[in-house]
Amino acid sequence: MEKGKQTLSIQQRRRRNREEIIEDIVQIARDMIQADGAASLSFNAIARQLGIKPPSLYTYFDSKHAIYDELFRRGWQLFLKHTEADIVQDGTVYEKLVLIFESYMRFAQENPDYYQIMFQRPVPNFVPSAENLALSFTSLDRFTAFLHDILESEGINPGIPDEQARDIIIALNHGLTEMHLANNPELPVGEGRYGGLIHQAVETLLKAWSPVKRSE
Amino acid sequence: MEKGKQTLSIQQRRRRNREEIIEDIVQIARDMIQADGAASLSFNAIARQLGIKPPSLYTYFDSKHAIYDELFRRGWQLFLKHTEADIVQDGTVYEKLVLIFESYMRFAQENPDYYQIMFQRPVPNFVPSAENLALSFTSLDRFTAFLHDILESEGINPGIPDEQARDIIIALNHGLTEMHLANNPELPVGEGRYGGLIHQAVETLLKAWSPVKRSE
DNA sequence: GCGAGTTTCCTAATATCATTAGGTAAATCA
DNA sequence: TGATTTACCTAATGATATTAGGAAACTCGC
Repeated sequence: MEKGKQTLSIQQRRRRNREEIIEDIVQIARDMIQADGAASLSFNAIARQLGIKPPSLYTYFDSKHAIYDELFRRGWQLFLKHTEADIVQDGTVYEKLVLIFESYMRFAQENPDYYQIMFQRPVPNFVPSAENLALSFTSLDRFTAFLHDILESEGINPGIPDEQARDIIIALNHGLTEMHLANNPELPVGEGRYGGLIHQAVETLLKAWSPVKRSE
Repeated sequence: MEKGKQTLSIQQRRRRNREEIIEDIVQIARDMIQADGAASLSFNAIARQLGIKPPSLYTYFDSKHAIYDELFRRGWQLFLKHTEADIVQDGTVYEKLVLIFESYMRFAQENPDYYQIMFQRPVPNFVPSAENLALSFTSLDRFTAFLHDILESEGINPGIPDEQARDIIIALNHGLTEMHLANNPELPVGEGRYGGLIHQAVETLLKAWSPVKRSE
């Protein structure tokens, strides 16, 4: 589908099944958010672009927040797939952590619309449904569990509880991503003031946490 | 002023000077943002609470964005004061860095309204005025310059360019703050899953960057 | 193929929102 | 005193999300 262009008439749409139209709505919403930010998503504008009147859009979504909720759900689902694909079982700790960092930042860079709704809070009064909130928790849990495994398995000895080391990783990872999006949203992961800092960041953490002899 | 309560009549207000009314408007706006988020700030609601009709509010601010711009300005001004007060010239690198981290997080925790407008982008189409954007840059510059000084002065040898070490500090600092606000916005700095992680985070960085003998 | 029920659209209306136009009374200044 | 400025007003515009109520059209059992 070309973004922003609806080619089918209403009669033609009618014949198409509901799921296809919902896909169109989601795609239109994603395009709009990528263009103007999540907060300025307009229910009316989606209807306009679909070629129907605003009230008719309620046939497919109960409210504007329901659209955000669907995007929230899809975002976390994609994040799950995305990170699982980038999680590898072999390689050094360093390589694994770099992959995790890159994966997280790449997700944010490639899906800024999902990322906004998932990790930032740009929409006033939007609270994800309990179901989708649970999905986000399990998704994050899997992510943190993986980080935990890395720390435990490979002889890392942070000198602090593993949970704290894990949370420092999460904070640094998230911080780098936020700064990259704020400063060089157009640059791919690996480039830019913060996007090019992943290797150094991981190296710093591992240097501090590796069980090497030190004179102190 | 009690938050949300206007006790003076319009005639009485008239007699008060412009600056005082502007202070009231700013305070009302801050209260509203703290209650419902920056994006749901309502121009009409501010006027309502002030006891005037919405168009009359244009006597004091040219637009709703002008109010955001004023909050942006005040936020950065306060941030400048706030961090300068917490920047000390004596003490160890460790102590200085911990103070910086705590200062940043405390600012976010104590001024969530300013913080949103300054560091997050919750308002669609809001772009700070050139003047206030410049203020934010100088303010951030001073912050980064201070971090730079710390790294240079005290024999820290990160093994990477100072600029990169500085940016890792910024990212970690910002990441911890974001995670703290997302998880335990009500807890003071020093408590909570991420708010209580500052000492460990700084220790990790310095361990990696301290010029100690290592067997590698 | 016919009637019932469902789905999908509509128009009309409500209550918000930020903003502009145009006007009036009061305060200030020459 | 007279002119100007300030601070308010009402009325209106064009947006927004949402609800109410209705009309075609499609689907299904008979």
